[in-house]
Amino acid sequence: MARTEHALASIVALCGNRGFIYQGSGIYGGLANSWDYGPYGTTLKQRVKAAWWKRFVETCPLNVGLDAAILMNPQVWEASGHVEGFSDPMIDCRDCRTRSRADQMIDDWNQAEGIELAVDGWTNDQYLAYIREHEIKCPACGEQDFTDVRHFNLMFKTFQGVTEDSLSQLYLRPETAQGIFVNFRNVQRTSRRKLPFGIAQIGKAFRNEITPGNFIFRTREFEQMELEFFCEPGSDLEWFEYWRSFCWQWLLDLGLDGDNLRYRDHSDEELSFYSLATTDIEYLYPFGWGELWGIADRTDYDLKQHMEHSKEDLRYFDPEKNEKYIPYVVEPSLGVDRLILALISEAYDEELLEDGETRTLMRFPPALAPVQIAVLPLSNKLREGAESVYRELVQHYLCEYDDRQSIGRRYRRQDEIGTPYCVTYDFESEEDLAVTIRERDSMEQIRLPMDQLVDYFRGKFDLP
RNA sequence: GCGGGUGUAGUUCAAUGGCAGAACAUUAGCUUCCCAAGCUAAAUACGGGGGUUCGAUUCCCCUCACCCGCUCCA
Repeated sequence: MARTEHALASIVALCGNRGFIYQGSGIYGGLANSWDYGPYGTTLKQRVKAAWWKRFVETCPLNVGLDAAILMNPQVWEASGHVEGFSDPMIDCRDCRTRSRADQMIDDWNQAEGIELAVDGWTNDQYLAYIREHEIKCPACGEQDFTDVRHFNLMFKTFQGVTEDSLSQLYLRPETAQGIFVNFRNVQRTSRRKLPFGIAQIGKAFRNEITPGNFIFRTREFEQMELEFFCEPGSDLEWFEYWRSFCWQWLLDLGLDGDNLRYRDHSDEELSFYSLATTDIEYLYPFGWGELWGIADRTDYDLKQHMEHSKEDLRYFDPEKNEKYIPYVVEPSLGVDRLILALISEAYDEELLEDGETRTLMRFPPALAPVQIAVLPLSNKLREGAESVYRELVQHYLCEYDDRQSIGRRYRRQDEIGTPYCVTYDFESEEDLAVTIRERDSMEQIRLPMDQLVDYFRGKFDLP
């Protein structure tokens, strides 16, 4: 398909019109960049999450699951560095009112001047002092009249208890990972795991992004599927490679086209200070390449931080080596909503019809389709027989019964929501007790006795 | 958050300081109906709040949302 902004607009419209994803709080005029999943979208999302869980937990002997609380002791975020560091230093030009990131502005200026200097982690005053000292100009208007550098903390604040005092102030978690780290010892002890092993979790996270957008690509509330894989120091790069290809393979199995995927290794300058290596798996969205999956070697940074702040010993005792050490962590972290957008973009198709009109359709892989089989009576006089077919199939598969309007229109409607199979009950069915199965992609039709239907579809919708 | 633009049925578009209209979509009915057929009906909108006015969807202000820039990493 053509990967254009136009395609994104069509996808947003289709999602809204067909019950996949609505704008959040719509009847109140919406809420910026919030989106609600409708019936089909919810099912799609559940299938995707179930597929991930199956691949990364249920069928993966290396990993176990966890579901940690969104609200955590605020000290967690001090230890993790989020309270201090999870923010961008912003500076406003008083003259043209353009807001820029101070670190980026300095980076750009340094690059232009041929100066090599890492500016990560500076204080606000350091940024401002540097900008003044070197007389860096506003990239938009060229003036030098700036406000102070300010941090916009990207964590949502909330309160526990009835009084809104600072003692009871909490944060909504900006990532699910910390729930895993603080439970590392619990999980290791109770699951009696030896290194290496991983802890997987699916859950919501919240970031007060300055610039959300591109539909569900960047939202302030989002869902993550994260794995923290704990291993012996020194084996981390090996495992990093392992998960790198493991994740890639799963995306292919989900039905994403390898041509729309690429690895992007982070350069040394780009790497977080605690990370030894980071690779993104990027997807070619309608608006361009964007990060889908971040795979990072986080070393022992997180556990070490929590050890220091909590004064608890989080080291792992290696019974074979008879020594204690802090495990290294490899983190493949994926945004559910970004994956949904990738899958919808991949499935979205426009077809030119003979009469010159175009129609849109979704080609979801059968395993992910929110409706797997649609049962369609050729005429609404055939309701009774068709409904009994539906009632049997719906016990086994995701089914929909539709007798509204003409048969052609119903096929189109199912194509539009990505239904792979339509079962048509016609007048002959009353006599020969058989139905027609129409397959979306091949457009082939086969005639099958009704009592063989359930078996026919068995195995066709298994999660990858 | 800042600058620019835009807000009318579900969608795409009209018109108007004095009863808001169409197409497609939706719902109901007729039709032995296999890839958006036809006919007959019906329901549905001026994003929200305030102001000016006898009267505001139209003019003004605020607000909310969307689009385009300033983008970052799930």
